[in-house]
Amino acid sequence: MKPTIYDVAEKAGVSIATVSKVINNRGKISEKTKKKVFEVMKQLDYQPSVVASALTGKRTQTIGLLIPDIANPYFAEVAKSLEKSAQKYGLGIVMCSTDSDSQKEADYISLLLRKQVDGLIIASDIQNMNLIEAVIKKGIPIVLFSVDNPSLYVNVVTVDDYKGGYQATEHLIQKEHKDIAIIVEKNKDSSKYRFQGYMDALKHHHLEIKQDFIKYAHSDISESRKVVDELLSMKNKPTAIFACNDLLATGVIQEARKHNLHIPIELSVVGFDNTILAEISDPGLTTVAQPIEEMAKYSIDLLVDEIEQKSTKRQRIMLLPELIIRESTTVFK
Amino acid sequence: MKPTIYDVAEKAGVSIATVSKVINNRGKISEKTKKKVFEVMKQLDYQPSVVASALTGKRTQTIGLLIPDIANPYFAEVAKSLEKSAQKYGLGIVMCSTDSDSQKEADYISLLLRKQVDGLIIASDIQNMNLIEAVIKKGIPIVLFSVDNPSLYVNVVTVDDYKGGYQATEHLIQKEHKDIAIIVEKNKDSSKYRFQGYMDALKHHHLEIKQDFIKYAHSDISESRKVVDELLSMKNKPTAIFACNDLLATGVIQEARKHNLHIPIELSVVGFDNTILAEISDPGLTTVAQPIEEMAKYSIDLLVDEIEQKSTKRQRIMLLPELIIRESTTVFK
DNA sequence: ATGAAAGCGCTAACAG
DNA sequence: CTGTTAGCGCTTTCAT
Repeated sequence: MKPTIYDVAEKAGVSIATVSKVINNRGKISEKTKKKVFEVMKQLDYQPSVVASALTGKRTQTIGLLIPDIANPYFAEVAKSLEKSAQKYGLGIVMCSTDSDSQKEADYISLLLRKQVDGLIIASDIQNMNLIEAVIKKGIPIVLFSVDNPSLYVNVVTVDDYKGGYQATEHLIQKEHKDIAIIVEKNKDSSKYRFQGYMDALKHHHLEIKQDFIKYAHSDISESRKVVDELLSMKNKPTAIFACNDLLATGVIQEARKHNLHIPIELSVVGFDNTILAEISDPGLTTVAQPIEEMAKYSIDLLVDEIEQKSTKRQRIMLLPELIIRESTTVFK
Repeated sequence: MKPTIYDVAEKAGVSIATVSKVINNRGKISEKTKKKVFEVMKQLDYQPSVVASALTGKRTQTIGLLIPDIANPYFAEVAKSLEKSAQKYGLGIVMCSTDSDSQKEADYISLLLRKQVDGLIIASDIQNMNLIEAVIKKGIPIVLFSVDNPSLYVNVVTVDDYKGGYQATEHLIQKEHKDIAIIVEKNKDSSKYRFQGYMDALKHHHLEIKQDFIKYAHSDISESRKVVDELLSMKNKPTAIFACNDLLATGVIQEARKHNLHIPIELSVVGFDNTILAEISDPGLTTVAQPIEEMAKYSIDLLVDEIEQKSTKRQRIMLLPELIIRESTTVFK
């Protein structure tokens, strides 16, 4: 049998209360007994039970992570960074891919609640706001990662999507492009801000906004290729395309190749997120990078602070994106 | 406060034992009180505490997943499929990226043990065998996913890597290639079997095995490109390359482009794993697919059976890989 | 500085 | 069919 605190107490010749105290480093315990207890713990290979400890009101040392799809490279990267930060606190992460499905979202939230996770990181667009509000009401700390919802009083960590969209577009403008199209990801809040940045960049530089150049697609290669095909089939086709994420941008590159358009000479393209797709894409994809590691660190720190009730105030942290210039963009002549 | 079983019992006018029984559907309870109890549970929005239930010897409804790196598309896909199967059983998955680092592996295993996870799925090459043996000794069910270790008495689910390597190579041979190089992933057990399959395919078809055509690289684009550069710089260069995973294959495609070699006309390439990289690669990458979903299903089923002690025997399930033919391979003339 | 004892929320005999 | 009760392993007063 797994040794319990009783075994340790008995073998060390002290009470379980004492053992508990040395484990948690509480109260006054003489160096001598402390040493003795540690010794016995080692001998017995004793590991305190998180379960039992959680039952007495302590933490479960587990947090839940809600994401749409772990197989999406962006979210995989997010999960990885969050995990890295969480590990420093000895927190385990329960991964919950919702598929943006409200039933799965509900199921997972219910599971997490029954498990009494210490907190939640939500990185997927919320399907059912009532559910989240209920969680907040129960006092479970929450951090929204890269999603925002002004109506919720919670910690939020995002990248400045508006500025990212602006930067991407301005980069193309500086390369003397005037006919810049955009592919917006459907049903995605962050994409709206990126789009807004695109619009404003054009406006500020007094460039005409062409409705035909604004396309919408779900985050899917073939949908992307479809709208790119439309774009490239126009008599006055764009000389540059800003895709609101790297997957969409990959579709642009593929379709351009099919149309025998050289990238970046005949068509420049910018993506968003700086995922592995941007790296391995050929030519390398110019894209807007989110400081994911840093965002993850802030998220975990905020969550832990709230869990440990070190802070009662909620924060909204917005970090700056960074344009990563690769080979998919150049001056238009 | 969160309602407890006492609140439900009181409000329903029964004992907590009765409530417990209806929750777990045990013993004989009259339909009438059953109904009454369910009613009250709904009213109170009562959710049984997994923590308390786990303390009384039941399950924690959590399993641990050890993988090297969730940001690697193959493992992300694995995690996704496992999660999908686990969800059907109401199991949460704690994600543990070990980075193939033995310290992290040890830390995570210790955390999982303290959390009393119901079982473990190991999808990363084991760093410290003693640790795993200790886990087994404690009676924690384990399934090895896509890794094998003959010395352990545990459930194993893998793909037939040998056959996959054989198929990939034979596919190229059938396309009349005679000079087929291979890039083997370093420090990876599964890669050895794939390599073995390559060797045997060449032998069986009476093709010469050229030592110069056998290259090793870590799973990394630039390492791959480096060895491909060597290959393509040879006077008698290969007409086809089998890369032991899709990332390495992506490196092949990029470097071939740099050498102005047309794929597949001048160089055919085959990958392994059928990740998103193979899909988005341009041209589409012919690759060997692992039946990940099915493997995941078997893994979870085996694990659950062992957890519930339905079966005391361990199994080794080896599924067949499937060659997915895309545009990166063609007949050599 | 240390220990006795009362829970935490639930399960599982065992009685009735 | 339903209830009583003794834990599960740990934390936390409150005494000593």
